[in-house]
Amino acid sequence: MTSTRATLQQVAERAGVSLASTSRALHGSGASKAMVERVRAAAAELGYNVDAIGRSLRMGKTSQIAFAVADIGNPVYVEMMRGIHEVLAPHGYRVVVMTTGDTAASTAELVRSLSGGFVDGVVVVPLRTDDELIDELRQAPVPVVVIGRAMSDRGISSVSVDSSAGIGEAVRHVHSLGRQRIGFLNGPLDTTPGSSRQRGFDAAVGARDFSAERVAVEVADDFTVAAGFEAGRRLLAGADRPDAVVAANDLLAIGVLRAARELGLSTPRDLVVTGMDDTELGQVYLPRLTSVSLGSAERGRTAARLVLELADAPDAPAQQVVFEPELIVRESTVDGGAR
Amino acid sequence: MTSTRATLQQVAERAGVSLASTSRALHGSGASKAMVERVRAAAAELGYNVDAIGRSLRMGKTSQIAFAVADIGNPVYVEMMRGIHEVLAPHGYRVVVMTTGDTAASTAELVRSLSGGFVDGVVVVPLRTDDELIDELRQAPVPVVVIGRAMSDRGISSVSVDSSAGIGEAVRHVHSLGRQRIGFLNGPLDTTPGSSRQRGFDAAVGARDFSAERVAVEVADDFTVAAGFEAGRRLLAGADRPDAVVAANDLLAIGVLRAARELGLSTPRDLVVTGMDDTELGQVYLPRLTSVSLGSAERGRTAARLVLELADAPDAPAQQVVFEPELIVRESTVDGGAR
DNA sequence: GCCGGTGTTGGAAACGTTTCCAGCACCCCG
DNA sequence: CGGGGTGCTGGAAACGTTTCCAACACCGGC
Repeated sequence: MTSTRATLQQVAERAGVSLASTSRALHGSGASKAMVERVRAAAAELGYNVDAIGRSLRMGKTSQIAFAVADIGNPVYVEMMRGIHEVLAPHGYRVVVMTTGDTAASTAELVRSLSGGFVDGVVVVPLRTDDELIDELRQAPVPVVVIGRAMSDRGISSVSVDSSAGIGEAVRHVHSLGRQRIGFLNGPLDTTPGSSRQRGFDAAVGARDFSAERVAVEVADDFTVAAGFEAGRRLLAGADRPDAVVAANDLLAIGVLRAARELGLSTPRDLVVTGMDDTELGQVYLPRLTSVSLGSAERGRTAARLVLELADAPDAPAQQVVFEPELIVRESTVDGGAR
Repeated sequence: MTSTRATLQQVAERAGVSLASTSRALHGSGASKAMVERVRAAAAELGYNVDAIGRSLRMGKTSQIAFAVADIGNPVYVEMMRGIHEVLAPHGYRVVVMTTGDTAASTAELVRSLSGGFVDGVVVVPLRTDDELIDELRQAPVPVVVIGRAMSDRGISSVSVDSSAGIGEAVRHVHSLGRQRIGFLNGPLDTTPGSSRQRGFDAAVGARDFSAERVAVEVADDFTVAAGFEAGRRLLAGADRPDAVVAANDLLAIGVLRAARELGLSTPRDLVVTGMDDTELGQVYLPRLTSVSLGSAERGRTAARLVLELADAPDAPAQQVVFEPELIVRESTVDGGAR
């Protein structure tokens, strides 16, 4: 908190040269060796640092990218942010975290605020989507990359993963273990992940080579451990208790495991459970959680690369990247599963 | 990605009034009702949004605060960020995430980069500290609040918690359970948390009313589950195995629980374990982890408030806030402990 | 010896905003 | 009817930077 920062003008005066030459000597090209040396010396004496705002205004570029999610704190988003940060930092970009709120309207509102021009691009993870939001995304004044939902609208870049298929894999996995009473624990159906995972489950149990004694579906209020515990209790209550539960994400899966334990069920003997997202939490849980990896960090990295490309070449065409999910088997479905 | 954004000048022309009046009508005071209405209409037609950069340059204020940590992704930092975001967002501030790297030198380098002037203040969590860093913090061109270490230097604001005392509480807790062979699992000693927690342990076991058959200390390479598992194995090996382990954070504690399970030990019967930080991970773990809460979210909120104060009144005196730790007893030390 | 090219420099404009200041109209009071 | 105040408006400067453009010096080739 000392004095005020030195300006380029002051450096110029100290070096006894013009403002233009000073700028060129420090950051540009076309300055003589002598000039560069002289200006550098003056800058060093004054402890000069270029002002990011002044430069941004002149260059029309902020070197900032926004990452917009409903609620930072969800481990999946944190993973993504790490990936994004990892790619962006070496290019001199800073990451600004923004909170969208969990409705489509509040997300649209946030996207609108981007026209404040404080970022060069945005990676957004919409929890819920509607036409207004799509419109807003298409018309945003900066490059936008959407994570989490394949954009049918060709004008919007997206990085998604076929979570439907991932649920299918999980269902086939527990089925192949001989489980015949299969429960599906989903989160709110009006969210993007909720609806696609529901589709995946319905497709899997509707497949021709699939037969089960019983299929049950329960919907939790939220994608959290607490909600999973509550809904899990309902799912496991009653006479015809499932011997396998496929959960829509790791947090719900852990909620179910909690509920199962309270009922005195042993995992994986009495009940097998699968999660989705392959979070660190699941990896170290007891039992280690079988989970469908959606490659969160990798999606983050890819989204960051995309947004960089678009920021450099604003007229580049939008791209849709789709990843394949991967089932990772651990102790919650197979005794002594992979460590 | 459509056309270019409208500027204040364009709004002024459209409304047929001067630039000055336009600015006043939209954001300032001293404009007539008629003027406001007219300008608002023009702005709406053009979809005008004030440009953050232009405004920043003029006002000398960016409405951004940096949050600088070694590695975003650590659950404790995420908690803090939530707290910070929660306080800052309603005041119109954005949060910029920055990575310090884990050495004092790289942290100093980052603090230096703040003189780029792209933020109005910074909340920093230094993992390691040295004189150079302290100097840099004191001379930073924007308000700085340090989390995690009580700053003896009165010129630097800090929000800290007496983690030493927290370790003491944990030690007394397991001691009061009748445990006589006590192990301490710490992280790297040259870090700020590592050294203060070591001090706390040494003080607790050196206290007059303390007696134990055996005291053992093990140091893990890092504050992670994996490192805790490795070091935990060493700690639990050998003849005179501890019947209680106090760990320096939750991740290490979970590593120990893993190791214990592998040895066939039952918790809390054969071994009780305490963590520190009271992370969500520990709260839902099996067994639920007894942990010393350091109030991460609250520390984040307080730091955010401090930095706001300083940003408003740059000459306000630095403040040191110290929180008290709180032991939260759960299943990992007491059968059927609090849910 | 002149001309065109090359290399370097400084002046000035521009990015988009807010705010100081001067000017003007109007009203009220004496 | 004049004077002082009040309320509103527009011109212009300023924030810190980069870059266009013109000016100038110098060099080599004809």
